[in-house]
Amino acid sequence: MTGPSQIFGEFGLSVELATYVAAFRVVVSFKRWRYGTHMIKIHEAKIACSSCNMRELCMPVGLTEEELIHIDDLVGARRKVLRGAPLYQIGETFRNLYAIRTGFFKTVVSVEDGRDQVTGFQMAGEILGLDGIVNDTHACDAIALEDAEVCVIPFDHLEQLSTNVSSLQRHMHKMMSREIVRDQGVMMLLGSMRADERVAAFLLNLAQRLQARGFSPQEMILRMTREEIGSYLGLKLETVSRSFSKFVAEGVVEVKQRQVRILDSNALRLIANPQVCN
Amino acid sequence: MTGPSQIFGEFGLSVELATYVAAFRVVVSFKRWRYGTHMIKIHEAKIACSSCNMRELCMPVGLTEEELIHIDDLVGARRKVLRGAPLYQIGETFRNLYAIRTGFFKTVVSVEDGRDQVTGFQMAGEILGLDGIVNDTHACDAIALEDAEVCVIPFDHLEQLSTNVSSLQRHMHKMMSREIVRDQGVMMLLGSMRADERVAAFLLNLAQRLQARGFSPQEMILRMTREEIGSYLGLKLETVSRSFSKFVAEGVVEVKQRQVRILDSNALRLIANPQVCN
DNA sequence: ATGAGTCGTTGATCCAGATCAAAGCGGTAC
DNA sequence: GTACCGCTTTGATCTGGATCAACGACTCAT
Repeated sequence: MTGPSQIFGEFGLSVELATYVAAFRVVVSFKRWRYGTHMIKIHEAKIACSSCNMRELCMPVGLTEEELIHIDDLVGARRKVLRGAPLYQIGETFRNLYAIRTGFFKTVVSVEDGRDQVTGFQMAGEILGLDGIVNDTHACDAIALEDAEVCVIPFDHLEQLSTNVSSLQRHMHKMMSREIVRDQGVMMLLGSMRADERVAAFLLNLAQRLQARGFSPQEMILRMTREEIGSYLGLKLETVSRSFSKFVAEGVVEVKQRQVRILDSNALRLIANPQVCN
Repeated sequence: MTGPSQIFGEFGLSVELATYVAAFRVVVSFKRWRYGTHMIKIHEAKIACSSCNMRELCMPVGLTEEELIHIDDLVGARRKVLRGAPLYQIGETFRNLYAIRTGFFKTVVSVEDGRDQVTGFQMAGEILGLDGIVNDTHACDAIALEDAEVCVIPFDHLEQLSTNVSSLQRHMHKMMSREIVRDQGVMMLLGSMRADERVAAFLLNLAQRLQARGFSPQEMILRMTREEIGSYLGLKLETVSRSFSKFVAEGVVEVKQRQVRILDSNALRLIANPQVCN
């Protein structure tokens, strides 16, 4: 049996700042411009994974100096993705993983008959693309919900490096396992919770992840439409809207379009995880 | 957009016989008995991963002689699990992965308030325990639905070995990615399919996996109760039963308790994946 | 064999959430 | 400014699946 906190931890990414240290390479573009075609690669000069301000989130801790240099080499380039544009799409050949530097994504599984299912929302510090490894082909679309920037991590390079840097290998396994556990949480959500419970759990999860990134867990701006939330939660957009309205009426949250302020997170927790005897 | 076949492939494990070769070590217990405490380890003598009749299912292909010997060493022991007993439980410390040799399992996420969610059914050749890697603690229960036997794979040993055997590393990544893609398929199922569609997809998935193991994809014996199917599919047991009855009335399947025979798999496919204009 | 318990089916009723419909709100283009 | 368009809210109604209930079928222990 798990406690309430565990449930949210499971279905969220439950980023543990204390445990993982992210590393995103910050490509200093003006350098390219200055040196032109004769650009010199200077490890010390470029802002790299090792000094990325996001590095609390996706790379293993305790790397040696040498290992860090390797990792800096690993991340090939940054890529900007405009709002609404795909980072990758179903069927596309899998080559890279992507670490989100800024912005917000959704992953969507679509089927022929037009039904879509949002399978997750990803924010800064999270990894996209793990779905592509099995079949060398992406199994879902990853769409930017706001202008975003990702670090491109060539997967074969990553695999190769991880044979030498064992903490990196370990980290990869943990990342993938975390995703599996998260998905189990979503299955729980979709399989056995009522509408209000789902919406409450969704908000709490979002708040938790924002908090892990140093933002206020009360105040948030939703990056997705009611319809996308609904798809993720297995509900219709009207139902999501009604749940929000109900929470507002109960004084649990304030909602103003996409701005949400959580007034009583305990009440929210109680809604998401009703006790045995209710 | 994906086709119908892809959907089932995704939410099933879609074992590819051609691609993966399983290796389970068969511990010959009488050997232990014969040699007593002075048991001699003889690589050639014991029936090992390299000669396991299940090896089509879980290990990488193209291993060298030397690598195979390493892998034979990897699998520590076999373990029997009686029907109804847990292989591992939520909260238990994670140490091993398990390769199913024989038998049938379910994985269950339980919450305080008594609600359970079956997150998957696993059969011979599939791997259990990946959920434990993130937090060194299992995130679900794995319960045998019939007397079963698993090969115990110590995870740290596996991680260590996979740094040397790159095809093993690659295989691990694929396994985990496959699980992630499978979960996405289940989310699709739970989030946007109707009851009949879910049940049809469930049967087709089971049939496909049986076929991949050399069994008839028509004839099958369900190892789980209607309630467990319902939990997995986000339905009540009565609804599952009614769907079965409906399929029987339509002549699509024959059902006699837990014995199911698929009479018209195309009809089933059509139910699971209705076209745009209906 | 007999009885108890578990599991599965079927019918009747109910309700949470879907669907249909209409109006409000906010941003953006011109 | 104002007209448009996408998003959201809210109300009214409908319905698929849940719930409640009873019975039937099989399994297992004695």
